[in-house]
Amino acid sequence: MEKPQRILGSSPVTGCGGRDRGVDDHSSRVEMHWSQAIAREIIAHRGEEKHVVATGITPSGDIHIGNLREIIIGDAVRNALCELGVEARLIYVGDTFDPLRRRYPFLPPEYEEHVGKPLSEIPDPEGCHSSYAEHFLSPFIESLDELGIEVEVFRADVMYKSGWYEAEIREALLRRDDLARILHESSGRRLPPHWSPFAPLCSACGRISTTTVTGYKLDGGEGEGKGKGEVYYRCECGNRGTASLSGGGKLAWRVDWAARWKILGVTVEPFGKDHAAPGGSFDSGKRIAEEIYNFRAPYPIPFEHILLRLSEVEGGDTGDEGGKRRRRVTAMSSSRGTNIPVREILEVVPPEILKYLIRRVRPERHIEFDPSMPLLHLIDEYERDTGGIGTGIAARIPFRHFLTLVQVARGDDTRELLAVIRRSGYEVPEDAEEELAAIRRKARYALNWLRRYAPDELKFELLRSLSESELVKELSDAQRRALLMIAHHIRHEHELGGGKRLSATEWHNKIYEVANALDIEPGEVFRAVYIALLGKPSGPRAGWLLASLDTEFLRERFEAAAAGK
RNA sequence: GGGCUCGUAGCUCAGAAAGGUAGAGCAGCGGGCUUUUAACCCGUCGGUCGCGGGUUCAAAUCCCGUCGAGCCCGCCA
Repeated sequence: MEKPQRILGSSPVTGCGGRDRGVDDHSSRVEMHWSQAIAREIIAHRGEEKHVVATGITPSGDIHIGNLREIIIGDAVRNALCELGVEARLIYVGDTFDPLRRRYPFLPPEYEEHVGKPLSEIPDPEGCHSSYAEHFLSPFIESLDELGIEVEVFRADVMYKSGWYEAEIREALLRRDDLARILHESSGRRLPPHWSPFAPLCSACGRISTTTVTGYKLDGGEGEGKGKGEVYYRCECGNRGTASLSGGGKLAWRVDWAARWKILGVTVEPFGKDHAAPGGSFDSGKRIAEEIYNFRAPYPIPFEHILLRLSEVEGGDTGDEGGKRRRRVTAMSSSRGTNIPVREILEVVPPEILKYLIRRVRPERHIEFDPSMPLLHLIDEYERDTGGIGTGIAARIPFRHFLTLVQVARGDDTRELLAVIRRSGYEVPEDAEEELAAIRRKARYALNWLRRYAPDELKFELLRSLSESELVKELSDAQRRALLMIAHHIRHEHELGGGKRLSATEWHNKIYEVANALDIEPGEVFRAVYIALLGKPSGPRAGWLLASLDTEFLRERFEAAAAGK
């Protein structure tokens, strides 16, 4: 087992490869990414030559970044296994056959009648997909594509309807008493006398949670899993009926989980720590797998939840870290509205950031996700580590600078944005469609982040007219003189230099030049410039701001502000 | 009540699987052309590793206890 060790074995693209070198000279141990350590564990404790890493979720609401952790962990471990030369697949099971447990706040009142029906059999509340389950599942699957995670997707309702579960359902029915005992022993849960591991789907009302099994007949099958069978039930709605083993109902959760391991050949499974506690579902699933299904339970990878941290600055414009922030840390919960759907966060940050966020923290530690400044810091860090988000020019312009650019351009109108980018010193070729697309994409992220999560001190808006700001009236005489002088300089240099533009540095120097000439504090001039342009006394680096604006506009604006109009 | 996981610099996290004098990034501070403000570069400050015991020549790392945070066992996936 003498494989060369790597530092954080992962592709540079995914963002974890950037841990710097130079530290490892004297250390005998090499830092290893947690996914590598886990992969080694798996190989050391398991004999399988092919691994199936399974993850999944019940698509009963928006799938949020908390849920994303599971699949990203699965992806990381699968990749680590592959790097160690073991064959491994990643699969994702949508629990589309689970019943709707209650009418969530985001559902209309008429959905009350769907409570208890399998998600795959309920209409899409927004009418855009084939079912309730698909409505939440398919956008998530698309997100996985954006994340570059290769995964095989299974849908529970399809698996049931196709008869994949038949043998396991038979076995469960036959060993009902053993199952009840195991569940009792592992969780302390006392099951009602009429409990059945199989919940039939009522043919009359369509519910799966209101039926009681009254009997069953299993045709003698030749060999394992060959026999058909039927289950008799009565429902709270008054109906009595017969259910088939292929889609006529589903196994109880903890039994279902174990059955699925066997059906799909699962060898590794990450899951939230709530399942991991003793007496939790993994405990019973493990016993059920081993005692009922003769299948070795997968290697468990319990992980902590992602908590949402919302920080609000008290008392307005305080500095970044200095201000007193009120912090609120909450678990993500769809029903309480404290979650951020994956599809929403993907409008704000590129997927690789989410991957980066999750991969850098070991699974057993919780992650506090704060979409405001900390998210921006994370993006900065990622860009430093990997050479930037996007390709070409877009990658060379830091995300932070994009925040200024899109605000100067007042949006993501491509023409205006490109003009601003060019003025601030980047050559953007006219015809490079790919470059332009990357720029637009990054601009879109910047804009959305500003709108949704940026603190006020990072936002600014170019005044369309000076009358929009009260502060303009309060400019001192000295400040007015300074602005006028800048305007004169612009006129002068523009004419002499034949349209020559000042660079950011030159602009910066110009401000000091003017301050010296008029013998006033540079800070006064800075404030005057910001007020004349933004209507507030501070802003992004003045040199860059000025350089990215149209010269003629600047001259007129400064003259007007100097005149106090 | 029983149990599980986590608690390392102001912040976000490595380091724990094989005990060997505490690491990174951000923030802070100081510079980078005489020149505070929101892209960059360099330097620098910063931790009794929650606390208390124990094992050991040696403990962030192993063991016991304790405090704090979150979670599970009860409904149900």
